[in-house]
Amino acid sequence: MPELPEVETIVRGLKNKVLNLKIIDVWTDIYKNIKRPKNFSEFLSLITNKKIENITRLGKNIIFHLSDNYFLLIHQKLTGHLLYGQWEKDKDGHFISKIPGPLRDDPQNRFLHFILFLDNGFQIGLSDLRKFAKILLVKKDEFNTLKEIKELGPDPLDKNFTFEKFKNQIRKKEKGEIKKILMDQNIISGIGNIYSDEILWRAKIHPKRDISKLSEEELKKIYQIMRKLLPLAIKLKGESISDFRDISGQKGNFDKIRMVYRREGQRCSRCGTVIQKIKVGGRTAHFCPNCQK
DNA sequence: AATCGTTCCTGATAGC
DNA sequence: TGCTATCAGGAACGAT
Repeated sequence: MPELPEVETIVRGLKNKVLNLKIIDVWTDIYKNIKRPKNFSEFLSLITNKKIENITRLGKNIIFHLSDNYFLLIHQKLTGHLLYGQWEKDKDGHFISKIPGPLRDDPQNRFLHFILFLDNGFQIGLSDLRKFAKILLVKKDEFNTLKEIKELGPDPLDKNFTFEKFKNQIRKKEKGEIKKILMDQNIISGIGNIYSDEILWRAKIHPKRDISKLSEEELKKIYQIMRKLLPLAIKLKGESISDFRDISGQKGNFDKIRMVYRREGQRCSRCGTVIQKIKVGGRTAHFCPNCQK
C-alpha cells in the first residue's frame, strides 16, 4: 500500500516523464471518487488543456501543479498506483485497451479506473483494485483549506524536521500507542502500516508502548531510524508485497530488507523468535515479542 | 475535544 | 467443486 516511499517513487517517476505536457482528455468509471468538483463534466472542462507544471508530494498525497493556478490532488489510499504508458485509442476515440501493452502482464496494473490523456500520446492511469483513491481539482488558493490538507503534520524527511520538532509533534499527544501515533497523519504525514512496523522493529520498541513511557533516547532512536529507513525505501522504489507498482508497472525492492511486516510465523532475523501479528488501534501490527519491549 | 466504530470496495483465502 | 463468509486497510465521518 502506498506510503511515503511509494508515493515518492510515483512522483519522481512522473516528474521524469510528464512535466510541461498538456492534459487533453479524462476517462473514469469511479465518478464518486472525484470529490471536487463533484460534477464530472465540470471537472473535465476545468482540467482539459491544462499543462502539468510540476508534481510534488505532501504526506501520501500527490499534487499536480497545473496551469491557470490549479492543483490536482490524488490520494492513492490503499491499493491505488499511477501508471504511465502509451494510450491506445482508435481514431474514433474508443479504447483499444485502457491498459497500455507492457503493463498488461501484471494483474495489479489492470484495475484502471481513472485516466489522464496527455498530448504526447501517453496516459497517466490510476490502477486501484479497491477503488478507495480520492481525486480533487482545486484552485491553488483553496488548497490549504481542504480538510485533507489543512491538518497534515510535517513531512518526516523535510530537512528542517529536526529531532526537537519530531519530539514536539509526538508530545502533542499525552498518551497513546506509539504505532498509532506514528501513523497519525496530523502528527507526521507519510507513515502507514508497513513503515511503522519496520521502524519500530529496528528501534526495538513494542508497537503498543505508550508514548508517555518512552524515554528521550527511545524517541531519538525512532527519529533516527525513520530518517534513514524512509530514504532507503525510496531508493528501493518501495514495497510491493501486495499491489504497489511504480509508474512503469514494476515492483519495488523493499522486500529485501522487510523484517516484520506480514512476516508473522517467521523467525526474527535478529533473535530467532517467531514474529507475531496483533491488533494495534484497530490495525494489524507485526513485531518480535522478544526484541521489542 | 478526543476517541471509537463504521464506511467505502473487491480479490484472496478459509471454511463448509 | 462451488458456494459463502471473512479479511485487508487510509482516512473521513458520525456517534458517543
